[in-house]
Amino acid sequence: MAVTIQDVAKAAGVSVSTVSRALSSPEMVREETRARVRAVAERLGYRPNLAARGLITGRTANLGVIVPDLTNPFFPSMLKGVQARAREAAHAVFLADSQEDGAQEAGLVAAMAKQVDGVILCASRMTEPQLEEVLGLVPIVFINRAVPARPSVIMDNAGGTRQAVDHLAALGHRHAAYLNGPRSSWTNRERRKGLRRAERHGMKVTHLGPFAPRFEAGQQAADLVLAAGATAVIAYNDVMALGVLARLAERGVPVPARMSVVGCDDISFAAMATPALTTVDLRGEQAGRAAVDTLLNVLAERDGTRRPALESALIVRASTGPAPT
Amino acid sequence: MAVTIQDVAKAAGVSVSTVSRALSSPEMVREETRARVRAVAERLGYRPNLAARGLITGRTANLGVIVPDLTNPFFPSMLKGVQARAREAAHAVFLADSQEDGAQEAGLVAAMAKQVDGVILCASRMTEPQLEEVLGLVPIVFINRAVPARPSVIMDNAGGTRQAVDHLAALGHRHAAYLNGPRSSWTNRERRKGLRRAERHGMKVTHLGPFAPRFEAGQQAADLVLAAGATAVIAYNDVMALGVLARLAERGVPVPARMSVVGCDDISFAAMATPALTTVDLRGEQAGRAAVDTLLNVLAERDGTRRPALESALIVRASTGPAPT
DNA sequence: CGGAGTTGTGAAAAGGATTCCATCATGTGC
DNA sequence: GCACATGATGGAATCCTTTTCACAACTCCG
Repeated sequence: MAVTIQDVAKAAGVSVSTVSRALSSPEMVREETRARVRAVAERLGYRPNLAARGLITGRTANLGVIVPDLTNPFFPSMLKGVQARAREAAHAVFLADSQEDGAQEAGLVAAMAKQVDGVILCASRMTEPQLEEVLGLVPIVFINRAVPARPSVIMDNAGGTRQAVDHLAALGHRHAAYLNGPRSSWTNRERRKGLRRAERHGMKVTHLGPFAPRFEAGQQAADLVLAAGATAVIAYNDVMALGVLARLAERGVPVPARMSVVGCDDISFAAMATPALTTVDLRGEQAGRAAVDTLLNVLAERDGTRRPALESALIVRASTGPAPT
Repeated sequence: MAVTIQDVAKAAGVSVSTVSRALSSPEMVREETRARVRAVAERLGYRPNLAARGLITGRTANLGVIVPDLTNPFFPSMLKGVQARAREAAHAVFLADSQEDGAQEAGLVAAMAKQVDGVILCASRMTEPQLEEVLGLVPIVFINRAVPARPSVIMDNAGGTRQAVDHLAALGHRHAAYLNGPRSSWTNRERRKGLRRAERHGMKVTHLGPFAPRFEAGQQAADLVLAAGATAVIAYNDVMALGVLARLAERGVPVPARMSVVGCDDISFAAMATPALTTVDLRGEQAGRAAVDTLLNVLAERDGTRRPALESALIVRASTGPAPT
């Protein structure tokens, strides 16, 4: 049915070895033969069977990506980066959504292991023992989770919240609330580190939560923030921040006149909210690209498997303003 | 390095054929042998090499999905459905983002062809000739594009806009604007069909566009809608509708008091907007699941490859209200 | 008790590509 | 003109699994 290397060999009047070489190591075969073989291959529409190639080379030219939740736009944007970079490197992408479940993540890594050269594991919810289990199966690059002695791409989460704190302090805020994300989240712990900066400004920080990283949690939190008497709020992520914004609008609290709101991730909808949301841009798409590069470096046993955290940047929009007097 | 079927056979003191049977056709091997083999396989952590299996069975247990743009939340939600259903059926998912480019789509199908049993092609931008090119390569199920005599999962786009028109008419609107999506879009043509319903209500419909299906286009369109004197607007999709909402807020036009806004897709952010967006729910996730079912039916040469359009439903929220008097 | 039918297992082929090794023809240097 | 290096090509082994075919042992029946 499908055209194989044998068909091409027969049609071109050469051996299969020559066809293989003509296509993948052109310098080993005479100019004229190469041209003939390639022409025949083209005419027949020959495409090498990657599974067969993978069997012998041990390389599949596939890469796996596991994300916790496709519904949060941060991950699709990261995925887009992975996708684009993978294609440039002639690799295909396997995708799995772990539904924020560490056990599933582990299972997915195992399931992918044989079909991919490596896996990009995003914001892993895995526990240490689960992690141990999969580490030997296949090369893994972590995104947004630092695992000792393992390649990873991390964003400067702490730096991001630090910038947010500086920004709010400069606007005169003396009391901010932080809406914690899930307790198991590595990024949440990192983001909290950045909040220590508040001491330097003599700013009070009230911790609320932990919350699920969802819109509804943001709505719920908004009332708590008001009750706490804070004039600004930093949310674990943009989706929650949008929930805060929505609830404040519902209660008639003007933003930013009475309350400033900061999110995290810079998902596209942050810019589309009314008022547009001030947020920390973690460079998700860039992180996706970097993860692919790192993985390819790991596979080629090149250097470049440990790189500094990606810089994050505060994007100031309309949802933050001077503290109310 | 990795443990193969040979290792298991040796360790269990049987032939490789027996191991293969013990694992995949258990009824063919004696109870006792089966148990021993399985125990050994388990102990050694044996996992069959899917590439090798695929080589001989011709089945890879992989499925490809091609979406036009991961940045639009409609597609991730569909993808999530595909993902979930595929996992239930023990299939893995290859993903590619075509960046709304027909030529890329065709290339991606070809690239995937050998590694997957079938491809789910979403809202294809391919031209007819491009389509011809890939149709023979691999079984394809289309989502949201009807191709004659080809399996597809389609949503009732026309029915959705029809419901939107009925809804607006019931609210007393006499003049609505429709914001067209890309000219090449099959779904845009379908959605327009639903607008004919307006005649029955004696409602005037002003066509604007075509626009790119983006937030910015919605902002741009909002001013045109106001200038046209319409009291309601139906946008090609939610992302555009959110743009309209944002621009109207900016210009101080109250929604829905002076203008009603309807979107399409029911992306999660539609519910999170202020005011919450009335929109047509196309059941993206369900469509994703249905596409997997259809594809599996095609592969098994079962029936069920042609199914009626998924019902769409208008979700009424706060962005639509009685026409201004 | 012998032949037919079952049942459980092993040997070997097949699937499509890569790559090592061998072969052959040519070209170079002495 | 011969030995040897070089370059182009073919043959065969290999990757790992499934599956066909063959075989042996056993049961059952006439």
